[in-house]
Amino acid sequence: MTRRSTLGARNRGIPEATVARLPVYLRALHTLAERGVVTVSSEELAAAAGVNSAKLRKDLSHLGSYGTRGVGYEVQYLVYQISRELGLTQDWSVAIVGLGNLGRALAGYGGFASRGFRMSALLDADPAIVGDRINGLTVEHIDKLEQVITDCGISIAVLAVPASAAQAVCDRVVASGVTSILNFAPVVLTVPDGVDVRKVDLSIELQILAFHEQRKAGGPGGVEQEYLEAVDGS
Amino acid sequence: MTRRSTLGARNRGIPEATVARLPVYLRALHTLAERGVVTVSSEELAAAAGVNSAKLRKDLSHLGSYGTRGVGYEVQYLVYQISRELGLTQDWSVAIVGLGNLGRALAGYGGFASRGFRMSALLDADPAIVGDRINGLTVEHIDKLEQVITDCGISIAVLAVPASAAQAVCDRVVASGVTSILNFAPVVLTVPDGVDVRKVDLSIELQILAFHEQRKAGGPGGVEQEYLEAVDGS
DNA sequence: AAGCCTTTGTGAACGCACGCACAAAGTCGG
DNA sequence: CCGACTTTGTGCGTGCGTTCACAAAGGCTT
Ligand SMILES: NC(=O)c1ccc[n+]([C@@H]2O[C@H](COP(=O)([O-])OP(=O)(O)OC[C@H]3O[C@@H](n4cnc5c(N)ncnc54)[C@H](O)[C@@H]3O)[C@@H](O)[C@H]2O)c1
Ligand SMILES: NC(=O)c1ccc[n+]([C@@H]2O[C@H](COP(=O)([O-])OP(=O)(O)OC[C@H]3O[C@@H](n4cnc5c(N)ncnc54)[C@H](O)[C@@H]3O)[C@@H](O)[C@H]2O)c1
Repeated sequence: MTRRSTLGARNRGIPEATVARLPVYLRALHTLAERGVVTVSSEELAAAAGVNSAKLRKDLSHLGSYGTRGVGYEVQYLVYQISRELGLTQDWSVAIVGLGNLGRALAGYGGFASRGFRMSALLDADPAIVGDRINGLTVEHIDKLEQVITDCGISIAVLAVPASAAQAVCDRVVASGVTSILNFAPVVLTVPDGVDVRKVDLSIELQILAFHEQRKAGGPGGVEQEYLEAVDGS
Repeated sequence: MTRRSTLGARNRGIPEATVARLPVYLRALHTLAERGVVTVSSEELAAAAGVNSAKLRKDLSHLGSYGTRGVGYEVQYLVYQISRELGLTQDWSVAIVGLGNLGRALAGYGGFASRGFRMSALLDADPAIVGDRINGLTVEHIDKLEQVITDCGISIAVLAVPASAAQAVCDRVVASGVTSILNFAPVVLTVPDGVDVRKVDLSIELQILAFHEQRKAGGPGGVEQEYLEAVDGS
Protein backbone atom coordinates (compact mmCIF):
# COMPACT_ATOMS: atom_id res chain seq x y z
CA MET A 1 0.00 0.00 0.00
CA THR A 2 1.54 3.20 -1.17
CA ARG A 3 -1.27 5.41 0.02
CA ARG A 4 -0.66 7.23 3.24
CA SER A 5 -3.08 6.19 5.94
CA THR A 6 -4.96 8.45 8.34
CA LEU A 7 -1.90 9.01 10.42
CA GLY A 8 0.52 9.78 7.64
CA ALA A 9 2.93 12.59 8.24
CA ARG A 10 0.90 13.23 11.39
CA ASN A 11 2.70 10.42 13.09
CA ARG A 12 1.88 10.37 16.78
CA GLY A 13 5.33 10.66 18.23
CA ILE A 14 6.74 14.12 17.62
CA PRO A 15 10.41 14.23 18.66
CA GLU A 16 10.94 15.93 21.98
CA ALA A 17 13.46 18.29 20.45
CA THR A 18 10.81 19.40 18.00
CA VAL A 19 8.21 19.95 20.70
CA ALA A 20 10.64 22.23 22.51
CA ARG A 21 11.03 24.37 19.40
CA LEU A 22 7.39 24.68 18.40
CA PRO A 23 6.71 27.40 20.99
CA VAL A 24 9.60 29.39 19.55
CA TYR A 25 8.13 29.15 16.07
CA LEU A 26 4.78 30.13 17.47
CA ARG A 27 6.20 33.24 19.06
CA ALA A 28 7.93 34.22 15.83
CA LEU A 29 4.70 33.66 13.91
CA HIS A 30 2.74 35.85 16.30
CA THR A 31 5.25 38.62 15.78
CA LEU A 32 4.94 38.27 12.02
CA ALA A 33 1.15 38.21 12.22
CA GLU A 34 1.13 41.44 14.22
CA ARG A 35 3.24 42.98 11.52
CA GLY A 36 0.59 41.95 9.00
CA VAL A 37 2.66 39.30 7.26
CA VAL A 38 0.41 36.77 5.53
CA THR A 39 2.86 34.24 4.19
CA VAL A 40 6.33 33.24 5.30
CA SER A 41 9.00 30.97 3.85
CA SER A 42 10.88 28.43 5.92
CA GLU A 43 13.99 30.49 5.41
CA GLU A 44 12.46 33.64 6.88
CA LEU A 45 10.72 31.90 9.74
CA ALA A 46 13.84 29.95 10.58
CA ALA A 47 15.83 33.18 10.74
CA ALA A 48 13.23 34.72 13.04
CA ALA A 49 13.33 31.67 15.28
CA GLY A 50 17.09 31.40 15.24
CA VAL A 51 17.33 27.94 13.72
CA ASN A 52 18.42 26.19 10.54
CA SER A 53 15.73 26.23 7.83
CA ALA A 54 16.02 22.50 7.16
CA LYS A 55 15.40 21.85 10.80
CA LEU A 56 12.36 24.08 10.75
CA ARG A 57 10.88 22.28 7.76
CA LYS A 58 11.50 18.89 9.26
CA ASP A 59 9.93 20.01 12.52
CA LEU A 60 6.84 21.28 10.75
CA SER A 61 6.62 18.17 8.61
CA HIS A 62 5.95 16.23 11.79
CA LEU A 63 2.64 18.02 12.15
CA GLY A 64 1.60 17.57 8.54
CA SER A 65 2.07 19.19 5.15
CA TYR A 66 0.90 22.68 5.86
CA GLY A 67 3.13 24.56 3.44
CA THR A 68 2.74 25.44 -0.21
CA ARG A 69 5.71 24.72 -2.42
CA GLY A 70 7.04 27.77 -4.14
CA VAL A 71 5.24 30.01 -1.67
CA GLY A 72 5.78 29.11 1.94
CA TYR A 73 3.48 28.85 4.95
CA GLU A 74 0.37 30.85 5.66
CA VAL A 75 1.08 32.52 8.98
CA GLN A 76 -2.40 32.33 10.50
CA TYR A 77 -2.94 28.75 9.49
CA LEU A 78 0.40 27.67 10.86
CA VAL A 79 -0.27 29.47 14.12
CA TYR A 80 -3.45 27.49 14.44
CA GLN A 81 -1.85 24.14 13.62
CA ILE A 82 1.03 24.59 16.02
CA SER A 83 -1.30 25.86 18.73
CA ARG A 84 -3.49 22.85 18.28
CA GLU A 85 -0.57 20.47 18.40
CA LEU A 86 0.71 22.06 21.59
CA GLY A 87 -2.71 21.94 23.16
CA LEU A 88 -3.14 25.71 23.28
CA THR A 89 -6.57 25.79 21.69
CA GLN A 90 -7.86 25.09 25.15
CA ASP A 91 -7.15 27.03 28.31
CA TRP A 92 -5.07 25.51 31.07
CA SER A 93 -5.57 26.23 34.71
CA VAL A 94 -2.34 26.60 36.62
CA ALA A 95 -1.60 26.71 40.34
CA ILE A 96 1.38 28.53 41.78
CA VAL A 97 2.63 27.22 45.09
CA GLY A 98 4.94 29.53 47.03
CA LEU A 99 4.33 33.25 46.70
CA GLY A 100 7.71 34.55 47.78
CA ASN A 101 9.95 36.67 45.59
CA LEU A 102 9.73 34.45 42.59
CA GLY A 103 6.15 33.27 42.94
CA ARG A 104 4.93 36.85 43.07
CA ALA A 105 6.81 37.76 39.92
CA LEU A 106 5.24 34.81 38.14
CA ALA A 107 1.76 35.49 39.44
CA GLY A 108 1.97 39.08 38.29
CA TYR A 109 3.29 38.27 34.85
CA GLY A 110 0.96 38.92 31.94
CA GLY A 111 2.75 36.83 29.37
CA PHE A 112 1.11 33.58 30.42
CA ALA A 113 -2.54 34.49 29.98
CA SER A 114 -1.89 35.45 26.37
CA ARG A 115 -0.78 31.89 25.71
CA GLY A 116 -3.83 30.29 27.26
CA PHE A 117 -2.42 29.70 30.73
CA ARG A 118 -4.66 31.02 33.46
CA MET A 119 -3.24 31.31 36.93
CA SER A 120 -6.20 29.92 38.84
CA ALA A 121 -4.80 29.37 42.29
CA LEU A 122 -2.08 30.85 44.46
CA LEU A 123 -1.07 28.86 47.52
CA ASP A 124 1.31 29.55 50.36
CA ALA A 125 1.96 28.29 53.89
CA ASP A 126 2.90 31.62 55.45
CA PRO A 127 -0.07 33.19 57.31
CA ALA A 128 1.40 36.60 56.62
CA ILE A 129 1.08 35.98 52.91
CA VAL A 130 -2.22 34.14 52.81
CA GLY A 131 -4.96 36.60 51.98
CA ASP A 132 -2.76 38.88 49.87
CA ARG A 133 -4.24 39.84 46.56
CA ILE A 134 -1.93 39.51 43.57
CA ASN A 135 -3.10 40.39 40.12
CA GLY A 136 -6.72 39.99 41.15
CA LEU A 137 -6.25 36.64 42.86
CA THR A 138 -6.23 35.92 46.57
CA VAL A 139 -3.48 33.77 48.05
CA GLU A 140 -5.03 30.71 49.68
CA HIS A 141 -3.62 28.65 52.49
CA ILE A 142 -1.75 25.53 51.45
CA ASP A 143 -4.23 23.45 53.45
CA LYS A 144 -6.79 24.09 50.74
CA LEU A 145 -4.48 22.67 48.11
CA GLU A 146 -6.38 19.47 47.41
CA GLN A 147 -9.71 21.24 47.35
CA VAL A 148 -8.59 24.07 45.09
CA ILE A 149 -6.86 21.78 42.62
CA THR A 150 -9.91 19.59 42.32
CA ASP A 151 -12.37 22.46 42.09
CA CYS A 152 -10.44 24.44 39.48
CA GLY A 153 -9.56 21.36 37.45
CA ILE A 154 -5.87 22.13 37.71
CA SER A 155 -3.43 19.75 36.03
CA ILE A 156 -0.36 21.98 35.94
CA ALA A 157 1.41 23.28 39.03
CA VAL A 158 4.30 25.69 39.39
CA LEU A 159 6.48 25.17 42.44
CA ALA A 160 8.24 28.26 43.79
CA VAL A 161 8.80 27.06 47.34
CA PRO A 162 12.11 26.60 49.17
CA ALA A 163 14.11 23.53 48.23
CA SER A 164 13.46 21.96 51.60
CA ALA A 165 9.70 21.98 51.03
CA ALA A 166 9.64 21.12 47.35
CA GLN A 167 9.39 17.33 47.47
CA ALA A 168 6.65 17.39 50.10
CA VAL A 169 4.63 19.94 48.15
CA CYS A 170 5.26 17.98 44.99
CA ASP A 171 3.89 14.82 46.57
CA ARG A 172 0.76 16.65 47.65
CA VAL A 173 -0.02 18.23 44.31
CA VAL A 174 0.56 14.91 42.57
CA ALA A 175 -1.72 13.16 45.04
CA SER A 176 -4.34 15.79 44.21
CA GLY A 177 -4.24 14.92 40.53
CA VAL A 178 -1.65 17.25 39.05
CA THR A 179 0.31 15.56 36.27
CA SER A 180 2.58 18.38 35.08
CA ILE A 181 4.98 20.32 37.26
CA LEU A 182 7.24 23.27 36.61
CA ASN A 183 9.81 23.30 39.39
CA PHE A 184 11.96 26.27 40.39
CA ALA A 185 13.41 24.76 43.53
CA PRO A 186 16.97 23.48 43.20
CA VAL A 187 16.19 19.84 43.96
CA VAL A 188 15.61 16.70 41.94
CA LEU A 189 11.96 15.83 42.33
CA THR A 190 10.80 12.24 42.43
CA VAL A 191 7.42 11.62 40.86
CA PRO A 192 5.37 8.60 39.76
CA ASP A 193 5.23 7.53 36.13
CA GLY A 194 2.87 9.61 34.09
CA VAL A 195 3.81 12.85 35.80
CA ASP A 196 5.99 15.29 33.87
CA VAL A 197 8.45 17.54 35.63
CA ARG A 198 10.35 20.35 34.02
CA LYS A 199 12.87 22.28 36.03
CA VAL A 200 14.09 25.81 35.73
CA ASP A 201 17.31 26.33 37.60
CA LEU A 202 18.82 29.74 37.18
CA SER A 203 21.86 28.85 39.22
CA ILE A 204 22.65 26.04 36.80
CA GLU A 205 22.30 28.39 33.85
CA LEU A 206 24.82 30.75 35.37
CA GLN A 207 27.21 27.91 36.08
CA ILE A 208 27.05 26.77 32.47
CA LEU A 209 27.81 30.31 31.36
CA ALA A 210 30.70 30.46 33.81
CA PHE A 211 32.14 27.28 32.35
CA HIS A 212 32.25 28.72 28.86
CA GLU A 213 33.39 32.08 30.15
CA GLN A 214 36.34 30.41 31.81
CA ARG A 215 37.20 28.64 28.57
CA LYS A 216 37.32 31.91 26.73
CA ALA A 217 39.68 33.26 29.36
CA GLY A 218 42.16 30.43 28.98
CA GLY A 219 40.71 27.48 30.85
CA PRO A 220 41.34 25.97 34.24
CA GLY A 221 44.34 23.82 33.21
CA GLY A 222 47.85 24.94 33.98
CA VAL A 223 47.77 24.95 37.74
CA GLU A 224 47.43 21.32 38.80
CA GLN A 225 48.44 21.34 42.43
CA GLU A 226 45.81 23.59 43.85
CA TYR A 227 43.53 21.25 45.75
CA LEU A 228 45.50 21.06 48.95
CA GLU A 229 45.92 24.81 49.05
CA ALA A 230 42.22 25.26 48.53
CA VAL A 231 41.16 22.74 51.17
CA ASP A 232 43.89 23.06 53.72
CA GLY A 233 43.87 26.48 55.24
CA SER A 234 47.49 26.37 56.39
CA MET B 1 55.64 7.34 29.94
CA THR B 2 52.70 5.79 31.75
CA ARG B 3 52.06 8.87 33.78
CA ARG B 4 49.11 10.86 32.58
CA SER B 5 50.26 13.90 30.70
CA THR B 6 48.87 17.36 31.28
CA LEU B 7 45.91 16.67 29.07
CA GLY B 8 45.17 12.98 29.56
CA ALA B 9 41.62 12.11 30.39
CA ARG B 10 41.35 15.85 30.91
CA ASN B 11 40.60 16.25 27.25
CA ARG B 12 39.69 19.83 26.44
CA GLY B 13 36.25 19.34 24.97
CA ILE B 14 33.73 18.24 27.55
CA PRO B 15 30.40 17.39 25.90
CA GLU B 16 27.81 20.10 26.32
CA ALA B 17 25.36 17.62 27.79
CA THR B 18 27.89 16.80 30.47
CA VAL B 19 28.55 20.43 31.29
CA ALA B 20 24.83 20.91 31.84
CA ARG B 21 24.77 18.08 34.37
CA LEU B 22 27.89 18.99 36.35
CA PRO B 23 26.03 21.66 38.35
CA VAL B 24 23.44 19.05 39.30
CA TYR B 25 26.12 16.72 40.58
CA LEU B 26 27.69 19.60 42.42
CA ARG B 27 24.45 20.40 44.19
CA ALA B 28 23.97 16.78 45.18
CA LEU B 29 27.52 16.64 46.47
CA HIS B 30 27.02 19.74 48.57
CA THR B 31 23.96 18.17 50.12
CA LEU B 32 25.92 15.03 50.91
CA ALA B 33 28.82 17.03 52.33
CA GLU B 34 26.47 18.91 54.67
CA ARG B 35 25.22 15.57 55.86
CA GLY B 36 28.79 14.61 56.69
CA VAL B 37 29.19 12.01 53.96
CA VAL B 38 32.86 11.50 53.09
CA THR B 39 32.70 9.04 50.23
CA VAL B 40 30.03 8.30 47.67
CA SER B 41 29.64 5.66 44.97
CA SER B 42 28.53 6.50 41.45
CA GLU B 43 25.32 4.61 42.14
CA GLU B 44 24.41 6.74 45.15
CA LEU B 45 25.43 10.02 43.60
CA ALA B 46 23.58 9.18 40.41
CA ALA B 47 20.43 8.47 42.38
CA ALA B 48 20.75 11.78 44.20
CA ALA B 49 21.20 13.60 40.91
CA GLY B 50 18.44 11.72 39.16
CA VAL B 51 20.56 10.17 36.42
CA ASN B 52 21.86 6.81 35.29
CA SER B 53 25.03 5.75 37.10
CA ALA B 54 26.85 4.88 33.90
CA LYS B 55 26.15 8.35 32.61
CA LEU B 56 27.44 9.87 35.80
CA ARG B 57 30.67 7.90 35.60
CA LYS B 58 31.18 8.80 31.97
CA ASP B 59 30.54 12.45 32.76
CA LEU B 60 33.07 12.44 35.57
CA SER B 61 35.59 10.57 33.47
CA HIS B 62 35.73 13.60 31.23
CA LEU B 63 37.33 15.59 34.04
CA GLY B 64 39.82 12.92 35.00
CA SER B 65 40.10 9.77 37.07
CA TYR B 66 39.04 11.07 40.43
CA GLY B 67 37.41 7.92 41.81
CA THR B 68 38.78 4.94 43.66
CA ARG B 69 37.72 1.54 42.37
CA GLY B 70 35.98 -0.50 44.97
CA VAL B 71 35.26 2.61 47.04
CA GLY B 72 33.79 5.50 45.11
CA TYR B 73 34.48 9.22 45.05
CA GLU B 74 35.64 11.41 47.87
CA VAL B 75 32.93 14.03 48.20
CA GLN B 76 35.08 17.04 49.05
CA TYR B 77 37.63 16.29 46.39
CA LEU B 78 34.98 15.85 43.74
CA VAL B 79 33.31 19.09 44.76
CA TYR B 80 36.59 20.84 44.22
CA GLN B 81 37.28 19.24 40.85
CA ILE B 82 33.84 19.97 39.46
CA SER B 83 33.92 23.51 40.84
CA ARG B 84 37.24 24.07 39.19
CA GLU B 85 36.07 22.69 35.89
CA LEU B 86 33.00 24.91 35.95
CA GLY B 87 35.07 27.94 36.83
CA LEU B 88 33.54 28.36 40.27
CA THR B 89 36.81 28.62 42.13
CA GLN B 90 36.74 32.24 41.17
CA ASP B 91 33.96 34.73 41.79
CA TRP B 92 31.94 36.09 38.90
CA SER B 93 30.50 39.56 38.81
CA VAL B 94 27.04 39.68 37.32
CA ALA B 95 24.89 42.59 36.20
CA ILE B 96 21.10 42.48 36.20
CA VAL B 97 19.42 44.75 33.71
CA GLY B 98 15.72 45.40 34.29
CA LEU B 99 14.55 45.53 37.89
CA GLY B 100 10.86 44.87 37.37
CA ASN B 101 9.00 41.94 38.88
CA LEU B 102 11.47 39.34 37.78
CA GLY B 103 14.66 41.35 38.10
CA ARG B 104 13.84 42.14 41.72
CA ALA B 105 13.24 38.52 42.54
CA LEU B 106 16.60 37.62 41.05
CA ALA B 107 18.44 40.46 42.76
CA GLY B 108 17.03 39.43 46.10
CA TYR B 109 17.83 35.78 45.74
CA GLY B 110 20.48 34.36 48.00
CA GLY B 111 21.15 31.19 46.06
CA PHE B 112 23.55 32.81 43.61
CA ALA B 113 26.11 34.20 46.02
CA SER B 114 26.63 30.77 47.52
CA ARG B 115 27.78 29.54 44.11
CA GLY B 116 30.26 32.32 43.54
CA PHE B 117 28.03 34.66 41.57
CA ARG B 118 28.01 38.16 42.94
CA MET B 119 25.36 40.53 41.74
CA SER B 120 27.55 43.58 41.26
CA ALA B 121 25.31 45.92 39.33
CA LEU B 122 21.61 46.57 38.97
CA LEU B 123 20.52 48.70 36.04
CA ASP B 124 17.18 50.08 34.94
CA ALA B 125 15.84 52.81 32.69
CA ASP B 126 12.88 53.84 34.83
CA PRO B 127 13.69 56.95 36.95
CA ALA B 128 11.17 55.73 39.52
CA ILE B 129 13.23 52.61 40.05
CA VAL B 130 16.72 54.05 39.80
CA GLY B 131 18.01 54.71 43.29
CA ASP B 132 16.07 51.87 44.91
CA ARG B 133 18.11 49.72 47.21
CA ILE B 134 17.70 45.97 46.74
CA ASN B 135 19.60 43.53 48.87
CA GLY B 136 22.17 46.16 49.72
CA LEU B 137 22.71 47.34 46.16
CA THR B 138 21.54 50.56 44.58
CA VAL B 139 19.83 50.48 41.20
CA GLU B 140 21.81 52.56 38.73
CA HIS B 141 20.57 54.28 35.62
CA ILE B 142 21.05 52.36 32.41
CA ASP B 143 23.15 55.24 31.07
CA LYS B 144 25.93 54.11 33.36
CA LEU B 145 25.90 50.65 31.85
CA GLU B 146 29.18 50.87 29.99
CA GLN B 147 30.95 52.46 32.92
CA VAL B 148 29.64 50.02 35.51
CA ILE B 149 30.41 46.96 33.42
CA THR B 150 33.94 48.10 32.83
CA ASP B 151 34.57 49.17 36.42
CA CYS B 152 33.21 46.02 38.02
CA GLY B 153 34.83 43.71 35.46
CA ILE B 154 31.49 42.20 34.58
CA SER B 155 31.42 39.49 31.93
CA ILE B 156 27.99 38.00 32.65
CA ALA B 157 24.73 39.91 32.29
CA VAL B 158 21.18 38.90 33.14
CA LEU B 159 18.50 40.52 31.01
CA ALA B 160 15.11 40.94 32.65
CA VAL B 161 13.81 43.74 30.48
CA PRO B 162 10.70 43.75 28.27
CA ALA B 163 11.00 41.86 25.00
CA SER B 164 10.89 45.10 23.03
CA ALA B 165 14.03 46.39 24.73
CA ALA B 166 15.99 43.16 24.93
CA GLN B 167 17.95 43.28 21.68
CA ALA B 168 18.96 46.89 22.19
CA VAL B 169 20.11 46.24 25.74
CA CYS B 170 21.87 43.10 24.56
CA ASP B 171 23.79 45.05 21.94
CA ARG B 172 24.89 47.55 24.55
CA VAL B 173 26.11 45.03 27.11
CA VAL B 174 27.96 43.14 24.40
CA ALA B 175 29.57 46.34 23.18
CA SER B 176 30.68 46.95 26.76
CA GLY B 177 32.51 43.66 26.88
CA VAL B 178 29.98 41.20 28.26
CA THR B 179 30.42 37.76 26.67
CA SER B 180 27.79 35.71 28.51
CA ILE B 181 24.10 36.53 28.68
CA LEU B 182 21.21 34.97 30.51
CA ASN B 183 18.06 36.17 28.79
CA PHE B 184 14.56 36.11 30.26
CA ALA B 185 12.88 38.13 27.54
CA PRO B 186 10.87 36.09 25.05
CA VAL B 187 12.92 37.00 22.01
CA VAL B 188 15.69 35.41 20.01
CA LEU B 189 18.78 37.49 20.62
CA THR B 190 21.36 38.03 17.92
CA VAL B 191 24.93 38.25 19.17
CA PRO B 192 28.41 38.18 17.63
CA ASP B 193 30.50 35.03 17.65
CA GLY B 194 32.17 34.43 20.96
CA VAL B 195 29.20 35.58 22.99
CA ASP B 196 27.12 32.92 24.72
CA VAL B 197 23.41 33.34 25.25
CA ARG B 198 21.26 31.10 27.38
CA LYS B 199 17.56 31.72 27.51
CA VAL B 200 15.03 30.98 30.19
CA ASP B 201 11.51 31.09 28.84
CA LEU B 202 8.87 30.09 31.33
CA SER B 203 6.12 30.40 28.78
CA ILE B 204 7.85 27.81 26.61
CA GLU B 205 8.19 25.45 29.56
CA LEU B 206 4.46 25.66 30.20
CA GLN B 207 3.69 25.04 26.55
CA ILE B 208 5.83 21.92 26.55
CA LEU B 209 4.00 20.70 29.61
CA ALA B 210 0.67 21.46 27.94
CA PHE B 211 1.68 19.39 24.94
CA HIS B 212 2.32 16.31 27.04
CA GLU B 213 -0.70 17.00 29.19
CA GLN B 214 -2.86 16.99 26.09
CA ARG B 215 -1.36 13.69 25.01
CA LYS B 216 -2.28 12.10 28.30
CA ALA B 217 -5.83 13.32 27.84
CA GLY B 218 -6.22 11.74 24.42
CA GLY B 219 -4.43 13.99 21.97
CA PRO B 220 -5.61 16.60 19.50
CA GLY B 221 -6.42 14.20 16.64
CA GLY B 222 -9.99 13.22 15.99
CA VAL B 223 -11.47 16.57 15.12
CA GLU B 224 -9.88 17.58 11.83
CA GLN B 225 -12.16 20.26 10.49
CA GLU B 226 -11.77 22.87 13.16
CA TYR B 227 -9.64 25.55 11.59
CA LEU B 228 -12.36 27.43 9.74
CA GLU B 229 -14.54 27.44 12.84
CA ALA B 230 -11.69 28.76 14.91
CA VAL B 231 -10.66 31.50 12.51
CA ASP B 232 -13.96 32.50 11.00
CA GLY B 233 -16.21 33.95 13.65
CA SER B 234 -19.42 33.23 11.75
C1' DA C 1 -0.52 25.81 -21.98
C1' DA C 2 4.08 25.45 -21.24
C1' DG C 3 8.15 26.39 -19.09
C1' DC C 4 10.62 28.81 -15.41
C1' DC C 5 11.36 29.80 -10.81
C1' DT C 6 10.74 29.26 -6.00
C1' DT C 7 10.22 26.56 -2.03
C1' DT C 8 8.70 22.50 0.30
C1' DG C 9 9.22 17.85 2.17
C1' DT C 10 12.34 14.15 2.88
C1' DG C 11 16.07 10.48 1.94
C1' DA C 12 20.46 9.73 3.49
C1' DA C 13 24.79 10.57 5.90
C1' DC C 14 26.77 12.01 9.92
C1' DG C 15 27.68 12.94 14.73
C1' DC C 16 26.42 13.08 19.48
C1' DA C 17 24.51 11.00 23.50
C1' DC C 18 22.87 7.23 26.16
C1' DG C 19 23.16 2.95 28.55
C1' DC C 20 24.73 -1.90 28.77
C1' DA C 21 28.00 -4.78 30.21
C1' DC C 22 32.57 -6.01 31.53
C1' DA C 23 37.55 -6.02 32.35
C1' DA C 24 40.73 -3.65 35.17
C1' DA C 25 41.80 -1.82 39.49
C1' DG C 26 41.64 -1.24 44.02
C1' DT C 27 39.95 -2.42 48.98
C1' DC C 28 39.32 -5.26 52.83
C1' DG C 29 39.01 -9.37 55.70
C1' DG C 30 41.35 -13.31 57.03
C1' DC D 1 50.07 -12.11 51.41
C1' DC D 2 46.05 -13.73 49.03
C1' DG D 3 41.55 -14.17 47.39
C1' DA D 4 36.91 -12.45 47.27
C1' DC D 5 34.29 -8.51 46.62
C1' DT D 6 33.18 -3.85 45.18
C1' DT D 7 33.19 -0.18 42.08
C1' DT D 8 35.32 2.47 38.54
C1' DG D 9 36.32 3.64 33.75
C1' DT D 10 35.17 2.65 29.06
C1' DG D 11 34.40 0.01 24.50
C1' DC D 12 30.54 -0.72 21.89
C1' DG D 13 25.98 -1.01 19.97
C1' DT D 14 21.80 1.72 19.42
C1' DG D 15 18.86 5.50 18.73
C1' DC D 16 17.95 10.30 18.29
C1' DG D 17 18.84 14.78 16.27
C1' DT D 18 20.96 17.67 12.81
C1' DT D 19 22.24 18.98 8.31
C1' DC D 20 22.90 18.56 3.39
C1' DA D 21 21.13 18.24 -0.87
C1' DC D 22 17.65 17.37 -4.23
C1' DA D 23 13.46 15.67 -6.52
C1' DA D 24 8.73 16.82 -6.54
C1' DA D 25 5.28 20.27 -6.35
C1' DG D 26 3.05 24.31 -6.94
C1' DG D 27 2.57 29.21 -8.61
C1' DC D 28 3.41 32.79 -11.96
C1' DT D 29 4.57 34.76 -16.27
C1' DT D 30 4.33 34.91 -20.91
N1 LIG E 1 14.06 34.27 43.70
C1 LIG E 1 14.85 33.85 42.72
O1 LIG E 1 15.29 34.62 41.90
C2 LIG E 1 15.19 32.42 42.58
C3 LIG E 1 16.18 32.06 41.69
C4 LIG E 1 16.50 30.72 41.53
C5 LIG E 1 15.81 29.77 42.27
N2 LIG E 1 14.88 30.14 43.14
C6 LIG E 1 14.17 29.09 43.87
O2 LIG E 1 12.79 29.31 43.79
C7 LIG E 1 12.18 28.97 45.01
C8 LIG E 1 11.45 30.16 45.54
O3 LIG E 1 12.35 31.25 45.66
P1 LIG E 1 11.92 32.58 46.39
O4 LIG E 1 13.05 33.52 46.25
O5 LIG E 1 10.60 33.04 45.90
O6 LIG E 1 11.84 32.10 47.90
P2 LIG E 1 10.98 32.77 49.07
O7 LIG E 1 11.52 32.27 50.33
O8 LIG E 1 10.90 34.24 48.84
O9 LIG E 1 9.52 32.21 48.87
C9 LIG E 1 9.16 30.91 49.20
C10 LIG E 1 7.69 30.92 49.55
O10 LIG E 1 7.26 29.58 49.75
C11 LIG E 1 6.42 29.56 50.90
N3 LIG E 1 6.44 28.21 51.46
C12 LIG E 1 7.39 27.64 52.24
N4 LIG E 1 7.06 26.38 52.54
C13 LIG E 1 5.87 26.15 51.97
C14 LIG E 1 5.03 25.03 51.92
N5 LIG E 1 5.34 23.89 52.53
N6 LIG E 1 3.88 25.13 51.23
C15 LIG E 1 3.57 26.27 50.62
N7 LIG E 1 4.33 27.36 50.61
C16 LIG E 1 5.49 27.30 51.29
C17 LIG E 1 6.98 30.58 51.82
O11 LIG E 1 5.96 31.04 52.70
C18 LIG E 1 7.41 31.67 50.85
O12 LIG E 1 6.39 32.60 50.62
C19 LIG E 1 13.28 28.51 45.92
O13 LIG E 1 13.37 27.10 45.87
C20 LIG E 1 14.50 29.12 45.32
O14 LIG E 1 15.65 28.34 45.57
C21 LIG E 1 14.53 31.45 43.31
N1 LIG F 1 7.72 38.22 35.57
C1 LIG F 1 7.72 36.97 35.13
O1 LIG F 1 7.33 36.07 35.84
C2 LIG F 1 8.20 36.65 33.77
C3 LIG F 1 7.97 35.39 33.28
C4 LIG F 1 8.44 35.06 32.00
C5 LIG F 1 9.12 36.00 31.28
N2 LIG F 1 9.33 37.21 31.77
C6 LIG F 1 10.07 38.17 30.96
O2 LIG F 1 11.08 38.79 31.74
C7 LIG F 1 11.21 40.14 31.37
C8 LIG F 1 10.98 40.98 32.59
O3 LIG F 1 9.73 40.69 33.14
P1 LIG F 1 9.13 41.57 34.30
O4 LIG F 1 7.86 40.94 34.70
O5 LIG F 1 10.14 41.80 35.33
O6 LIG F 1 8.81 42.93 33.54
P2 LIG F 1 8.66 44.36 34.17
O7 LIG F 1 7.96 45.21 33.19
O8 LIG F 1 8.11 44.24 35.55
O9 LIG F 1 10.14 44.88 34.34
C9 LIG F 1 10.90 45.31 33.24
C10 LIG F 1 11.91 46.32 33.76
O10 LIG F 1 12.79 46.67 32.73
C11 LIG F 1 12.99 48.07 32.75
N3 LIG F 1 13.38 48.50 31.43
C12 LIG F 1 12.60 48.71 30.34
N4 LIG F 1 13.33 49.08 29.30
C13 LIG F 1 14.60 49.15 29.72
C14 LIG F 1 15.82 49.49 29.10
N5 LIG F 1 15.89 49.83 27.81
N6 LIG F 1 16.93 49.45 29.84
C15 LIG F 1 16.88 49.08 31.13
N7 LIG F 1 15.77 48.73 31.77
C16 LIG F 1 14.63 48.78 31.07
C17 LIG F 1 11.70 48.64 33.20
O11 LIG F 1 11.89 49.91 33.78
C18 LIG F 1 11.23 47.61 34.22
O12 LIG F 1 11.69 47.93 35.49
C19 LIG F 1 10.19 40.39 30.28
O13 LIG F 1 10.81 40.27 29.03
C20 LIG F 1 9.21 39.28 30.47
O14 LIG F 1 8.60 38.94 29.25
C21 LIG F 1 8.87 37.57 33.01
